[in-house]
Amino acid sequence: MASLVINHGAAGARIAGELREAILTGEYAPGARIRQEDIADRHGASRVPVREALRMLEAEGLVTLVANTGAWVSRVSLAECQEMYQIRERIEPLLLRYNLPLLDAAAVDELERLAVLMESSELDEFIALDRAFHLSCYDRAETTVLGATVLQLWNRTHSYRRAYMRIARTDPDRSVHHEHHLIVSAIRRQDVDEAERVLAGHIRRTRLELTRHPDIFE
Amino acid sequence: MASLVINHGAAGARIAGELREAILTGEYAPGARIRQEDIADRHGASRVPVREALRMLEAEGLVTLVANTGAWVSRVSLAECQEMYQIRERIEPLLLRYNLPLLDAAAVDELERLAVLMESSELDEFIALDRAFHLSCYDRAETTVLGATVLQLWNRTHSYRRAYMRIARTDPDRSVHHEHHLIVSAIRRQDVDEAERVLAGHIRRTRLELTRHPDIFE
DNA sequence: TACTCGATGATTGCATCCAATTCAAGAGAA
DNA sequence: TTCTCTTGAATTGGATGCAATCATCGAGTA
Repeated sequence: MASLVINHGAAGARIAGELREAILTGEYAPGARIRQEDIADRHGASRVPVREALRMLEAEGLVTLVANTGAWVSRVSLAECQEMYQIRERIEPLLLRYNLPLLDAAAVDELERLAVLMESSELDEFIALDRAFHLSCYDRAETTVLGATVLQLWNRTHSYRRAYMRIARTDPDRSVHHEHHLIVSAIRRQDVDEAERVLAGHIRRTRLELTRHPDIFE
Repeated sequence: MASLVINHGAAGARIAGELREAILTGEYAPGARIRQEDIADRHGASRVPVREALRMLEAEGLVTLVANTGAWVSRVSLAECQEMYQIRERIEPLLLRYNLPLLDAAAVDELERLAVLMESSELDEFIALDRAFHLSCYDRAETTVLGATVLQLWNRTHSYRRAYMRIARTDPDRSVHHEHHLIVSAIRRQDVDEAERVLAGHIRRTRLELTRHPDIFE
């Protein structure tokens, strides 16, 4: 007997995926209330898989659940954001180290293309390209924990990166692009230590920039 | 009207907590099947909150879920374990940096007591003391992401730490204790850089030790 | 023997229903 | 007015039941 649902046993994961996307695109902003029945209707499912999805997103830090009360898109404080950037500063170089030997000439060319595109793009397009640039550095090695952890950190701070750009674009920061090209260069030369150093500095500088706009965090 | 349940709206979290404990104590070993109805009966609940608990533990990496099939206590491969130790090597020093200023003389005395006790303990007691020692270094600062991440890494590798000790205790390793005392000393002097360095080396050495017993991982 | 292919029981996935809780608005008293 | 209490709608939490799926085992065939 053929089932009505294509993929039985994955409703929760599917809903979580689409909700995650909605949060990252900004359709749901930090602090926004998430009602179980809304999501359920929108996905033609009951509230049960929605609750599973919410639990998953809670574990990823994207959603905050309060018992008997409801679910909200997680807010991030300045202190928490700094924490996450400091963690990234220490583990992304390690992740890059895992990937470096697997990034061939074609991959590096693509990275350079993204870096160049970024120089003449703005706001949402820049955000997307920057994310693509960095995550492309990490998509070769089959790490389990490390890759997932880094991706979560990117996701949890994504909304605030956009909020930051909206404010800080008045003084366009050239050194970001310079650092991107330094990273590309180090990867092309397969210089692991230099790549780690530049990447750590890149994240560190971004973190310090954030401190200058504490107003973004509510 | 008084309810029959003390805490409505927390069944999933409560079950997750007890299941997590059961996994850490070894009652459920890596690879063991977890049946929803078993857990439900054992906690006098239905399968709904059990499934929530399983989703939470899955997100923590303690449980592996397969759609339409079941749940198992997560296995960890040697490569994954190495990854986790490398991450710890990079972020635990940072977490220690957060906590160092908050560790007063009394706290350091307690740490030293644990370090001494460990020298004349074995197996399960050593595991417990070692965990208490390190986690006590981290329980002062109110970090959100960093503390949770480190705790998860400890939990995910806990079973294997026990398995390792059961095998490797034939050649008791004195340098572990030496390093513990170096850490205590650095904390007492509030020497952040030295504390970071010693801790990173301590974790790194443990990771390299693990490589010598790949048979632990299935 | 070894292999394929159905049936059957066990287990999970999800929808529905009811209970528990929260929140907000309004009545009543100080 | 302001505070407290009550009431009820809105929402979440959890139990039950049925559908979907998987694993096991045995019959049949090469």
